[in-house]
Amino acid sequence: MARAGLNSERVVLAGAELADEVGFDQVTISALARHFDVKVASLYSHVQSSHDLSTRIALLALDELADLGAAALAGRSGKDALSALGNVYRDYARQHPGRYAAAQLRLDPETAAASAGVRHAQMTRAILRGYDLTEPEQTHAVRLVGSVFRGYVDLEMGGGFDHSAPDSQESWLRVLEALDALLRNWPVT
Amino acid sequence: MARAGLNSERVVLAGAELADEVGFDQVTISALARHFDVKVASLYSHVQSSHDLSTRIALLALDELADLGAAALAGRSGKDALSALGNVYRDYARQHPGRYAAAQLRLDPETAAASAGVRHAQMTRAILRGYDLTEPEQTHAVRLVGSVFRGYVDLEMGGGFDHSAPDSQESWLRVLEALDALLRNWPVT
DNA sequence: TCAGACTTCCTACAGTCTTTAGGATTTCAC
DNA sequence: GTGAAATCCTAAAGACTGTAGGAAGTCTGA
Repeated sequence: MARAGLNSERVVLAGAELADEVGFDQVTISALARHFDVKVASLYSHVQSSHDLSTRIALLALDELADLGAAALAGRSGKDALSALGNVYRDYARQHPGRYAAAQLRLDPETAAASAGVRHAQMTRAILRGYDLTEPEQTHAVRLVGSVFRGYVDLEMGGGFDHSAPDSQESWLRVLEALDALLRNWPVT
Repeated sequence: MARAGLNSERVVLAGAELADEVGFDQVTISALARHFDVKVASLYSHVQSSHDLSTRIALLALDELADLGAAALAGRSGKDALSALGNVYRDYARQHPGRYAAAQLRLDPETAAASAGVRHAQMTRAILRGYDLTEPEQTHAVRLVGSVFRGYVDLEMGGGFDHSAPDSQESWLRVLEALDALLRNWPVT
């Protein structure tokens, strides 16, 4: 019997691709086994469990997102940087909905600490260096910016902005402008 | 054999309670059958499918949230109203994490249109009547406010604000102040 | 080259959940 | 009370997870 030539990375990557096609919650070890034309039990040599598979896909997505973010931020500052990072998240969610969903998976603290999640926090903070904020206001602002990115993308992906007038792209640009203005005038009263 | 006295509402309510205890994704028809000490097949008289159960729990949560929001908004305006509605979402998520998760479930368009989701959009729009905004800026602002509420609560629930200095409550208050200032100075440049 | 040692993949099986079919029992309305 | 409807059941099939233990490739070193 010829071997399929599997390994952890290939399995996880296929899982990520499958997630983008059919949804993150539809990614099962069984489905991946079918994809590789291999028996289910075989995949347990490459992945510890279903939960382990989910976690690895999440880590892959966080990593990809952090790389894209870092690339987008290079050489930019101020509103330019703000928009660039926001667009990275939004575009990634549209192009890779399954991976984006995976990236929201709640990780246990140790895993999270070792993940690219840390880089994400640093990137948002880096943006704020273009504005004039000091602690603890900077942290409040980091949280606000993170909330807007996360919330807007989730709502848009969930279809929340579908059935009404100004289209989502327009609102997105306006939201970025508003956020930029807010940061420039921080601290607010 | 004595009957358990089940009906749709009781089953869905028990599902919502179970969701708060063990997580929305752990709510299964099997688990509910165990809870009512009834065979699994019996529940299919009250619920069409697992998906139907999830949807009904989501609708329940959306409804409860809309009622709480409406009550909180009564007699308030401006920043008062903004904070009140934001706190409704945030407090609900903390007190009923499973129900809150259910409320994020993506509904098919017809179900969504008939749900309390519509009231939620109206409430956010009602808040903006306390500020001086006209279309299409008002819609952009509605989307921004929704994004912040949704994003902040999700990140906080996901543990995103745990391991660093200013505590989340402090940031939340600051975020509400910032949002209020932003709306007062809208349109921004 | 070839004998371990290791890795990869398999069969077999047990446990859980979903869903349907069809039958029995309880309850309600007339 | 009797017939209809609602409630609950047994039975069974199909899907997914996970474990145990075995066979067949693959690699390494003498």
